[in-house]
Amino acid sequence: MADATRYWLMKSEPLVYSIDDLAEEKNKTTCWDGVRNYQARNFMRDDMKKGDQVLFYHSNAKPPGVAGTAKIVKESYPDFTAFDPKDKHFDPKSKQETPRWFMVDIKLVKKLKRLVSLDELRTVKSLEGMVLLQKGSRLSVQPVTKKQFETICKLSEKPAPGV
DNA sequence: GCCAACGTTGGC
DNA sequence: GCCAACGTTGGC
Repeated sequence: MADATRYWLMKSEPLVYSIDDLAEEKNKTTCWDGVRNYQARNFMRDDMKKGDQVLFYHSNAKPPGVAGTAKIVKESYPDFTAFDPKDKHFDPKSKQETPRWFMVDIKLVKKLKRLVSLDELRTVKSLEGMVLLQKGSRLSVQPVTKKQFETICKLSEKPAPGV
């Protein structure tokens, strides 16, 4: 059977939820709640399959960059935080019967040996097609290619550039 | 904290 | 269905 594994990049603000937070979870697994963007939702709801691999990206950080890898361990189901009026991500338009927002569960695979910063990614010719690097791109869940995924993993094994 | 680039909302 | 106003993202 063909390898149907897909590759993704998911952003999180480390001050809110970092790779270390994920590492400390029971089973190193968490539900990816709070996504309130349709394009990102569609990727999670329609395209993410168990076993897919994920680059865990720290946004709004100093510096921003890829911090680790994870994998999908549970396919999409309704984001229950949208139903809770007390939750930060509450959305009155999302009903139990007709949920508007979905999430998946991800499990930590590994924290990279070092953070591969956004600046560094920009210097890599073969990565220039990455959604992340496109001007104005701010999707919090986005597809990456297998090649891009592997390139970034390999980069993290080498010493940081320019040190 | 600023602000550019996007996305969403709602009046018309 | 247009588009102005508003909200959010996220690098800097």
